[in-house]
Amino acid sequence: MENRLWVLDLASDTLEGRPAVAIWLKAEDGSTWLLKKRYTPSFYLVGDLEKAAKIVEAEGIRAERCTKKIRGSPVEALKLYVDLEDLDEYASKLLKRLEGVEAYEEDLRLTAKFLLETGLKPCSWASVEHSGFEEESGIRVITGGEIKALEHAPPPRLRVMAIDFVVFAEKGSPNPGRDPIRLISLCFDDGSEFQLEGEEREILKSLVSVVGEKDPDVIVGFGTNSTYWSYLSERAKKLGVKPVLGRLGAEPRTSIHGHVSIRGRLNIDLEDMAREIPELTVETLEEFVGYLGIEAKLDTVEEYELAERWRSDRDAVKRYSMQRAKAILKSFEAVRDFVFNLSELTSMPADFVLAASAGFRVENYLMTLAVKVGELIPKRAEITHVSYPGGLVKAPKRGLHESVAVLDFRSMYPSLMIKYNISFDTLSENGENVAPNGYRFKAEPEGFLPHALKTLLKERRKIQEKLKQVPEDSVEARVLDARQRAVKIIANAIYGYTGWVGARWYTREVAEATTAWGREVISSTIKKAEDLGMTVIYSDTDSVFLKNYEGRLEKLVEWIEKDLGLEAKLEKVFKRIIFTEAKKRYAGITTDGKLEIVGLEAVRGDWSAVAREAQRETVKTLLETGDPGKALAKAREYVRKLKRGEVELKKLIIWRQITRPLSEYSATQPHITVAKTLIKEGWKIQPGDKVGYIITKGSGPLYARVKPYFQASADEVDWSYYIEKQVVPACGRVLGAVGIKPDKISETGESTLMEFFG
DNA sequence: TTTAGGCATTCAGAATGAGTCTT
DNA sequence: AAGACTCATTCTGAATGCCT
Repeated sequence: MENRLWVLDLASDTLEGRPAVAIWLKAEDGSTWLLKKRYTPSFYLVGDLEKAAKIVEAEGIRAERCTKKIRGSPVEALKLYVDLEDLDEYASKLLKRLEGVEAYEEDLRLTAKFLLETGLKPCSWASVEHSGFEEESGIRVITGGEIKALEHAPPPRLRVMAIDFVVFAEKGSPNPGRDPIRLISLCFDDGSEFQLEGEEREILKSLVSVVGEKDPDVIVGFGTNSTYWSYLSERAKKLGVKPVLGRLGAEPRTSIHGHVSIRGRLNIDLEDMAREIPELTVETLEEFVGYLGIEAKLDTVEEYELAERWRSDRDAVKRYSMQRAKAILKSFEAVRDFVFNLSELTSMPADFVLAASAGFRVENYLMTLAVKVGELIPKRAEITHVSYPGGLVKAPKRGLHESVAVLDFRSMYPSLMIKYNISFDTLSENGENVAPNGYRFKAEPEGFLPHALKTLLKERRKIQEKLKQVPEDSVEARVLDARQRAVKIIANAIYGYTGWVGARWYTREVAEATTAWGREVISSTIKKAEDLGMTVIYSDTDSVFLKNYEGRLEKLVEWIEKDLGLEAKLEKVFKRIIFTEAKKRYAGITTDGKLEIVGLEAVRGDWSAVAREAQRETVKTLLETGDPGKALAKAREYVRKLKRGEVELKKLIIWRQITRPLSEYSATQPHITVAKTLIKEGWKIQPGDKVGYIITKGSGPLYARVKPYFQASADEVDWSYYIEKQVVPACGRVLGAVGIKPDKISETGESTLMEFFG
């Protein structure tokens, strides 16, 4: 029999005490399949192989001689098939008995090795050949059989469940040893909803039965990996309930590094995704939903007020929790194609790929390619990183400019890597391509990284071609667009990957040569632009900001194409743009009237909302009217409001991230003292958390007069701090560029509350 | 289980220096 | 007259979050 099935997830397993893989699959008709298949992993030995061959022969290990590559150079290798799940231990014992021999790929996990070797991809279609299945709890279990990858196609219909938990403590963070789960909201893609409340044991039992009955393929939540699954497990243990949420009676299991596995289902935590979106300053569900542009009503109940609201207005909490579940479901629908495509591209299971960082995604993709071209996969080396020069940034010309064109190189680093064949396997003392910093790369044969980049580029073009052929807004179009975004993300991260010490293929020379060529390209472009009669008012890494560009820009673009062999694109034109003396900070309005603020306080999450808003309004007025006086008036408005104390407390909160365990800080800082206060009050604060505080009146350093934002009241706010250290500097930066001194801003003809009341 | 380097900015705390008082 | 002390200013390093 043969079935066309979609690979949902996979795990390592055993059959008759020997290693096997368990592959969970979905059919178009919605049926769930499990393929259990024996799998013998393998690894390679390189070096003096004679003795090694004898030893393994004596041990009855299957071995084959083969030719592989290490950094592009051919090597003789011995491939050993060993029927153990953990090859690491076997390999290290073997190596102790040998000299001049190195092992490769013994450190890869069983499922990863299986995927790499068979070319099978998660979240893709496969054909499964088998002699029949046994039905077990509604799952069609095949033991043995063959599985082969098929052409790419949209996924089958999957059953999706969104989940939201309500847990809280009277004071501080909830503690699973003490505080029960109060409520669970569930929401399915078939429209059904469940809200489980009451006695905690019943809540958990209902959860298990609903999950069992509805049998979702995907469980999606927000904060589930980091918090809720382990919380649930601990509560369940305490109450003597088995949290059977996985298929075939499995409980959630913490797999490596913070990710939780739920057997037979995809456990997706959107918080993992939110964390890597740089546009989000606070990674809440609210922000995430807003970023995705999803219409979802959320009547937010904040964590610190949960306990109180649960008593006084329980319906509000219940409503919010269900709104969250619905928003989570909607968000997943919006990102699922992207997630599945990223999973397929990198060969990492979907729930895993979201939890993985950019470096590991790139690496996994490169590993799939390495197997194809016979390049052995090296291990991570423990080395100290030496940093190297990066992109070139030209100091801007200060002040207000009219009509400025921005020219961007398209994928500069990837293009340079392709153009000069920059790669770890082409790096050579006698290479023909000589980087400005002296590193040399062979022009031929094509290097591994350029090959990877070209493959991705080709793939992207293919997708874009296909995109033109399918109707806009169709399922195919959506899936294809998600796929081309996934491809782009991987391609753009390859340069950075080569300069990452944690990388298996870390090669500083590659990263260094790439940026060196990049600097050469941008400086010659600046020079050419000037020769053509344009004024370069600013430039950063791969972009130039040009004045007097009419009739000259085309010539520059042509020169870039012909002489540099690269592509550049007119990105946008600013009607007006303002630069302070600082690099990486400016604001402008484009020809289509869009206000763009870059790097300035207005777009920084560590400034109070009042300062951000004041600066945004000030710069907007300045750019729209071109009149510094009007802009100054705008800034003064905000100062006046603060002097009167007429600004909402919410707008005074300053958020900062905790980046490490508190004990590792050497400097005393406001957000650290606030974090310490909160911990004393029972809150759990971990690296990655953001702490919000407000500056209150008093004497001494700032850190001695900050309060957690939800504990500060209007009468204790240090309004003058917000004037002098927030609004005036932020607006002053902008106004300073047009010659207005910052002290003009606070001259509003009004005295402060402080002056009135002492 | 942190893709890279470049950059501005704030705050704490040390270093520096001027001015004043004490012995 | 030398040293002790205070207060303000300047400098440096830690820390964060942005840009490409």
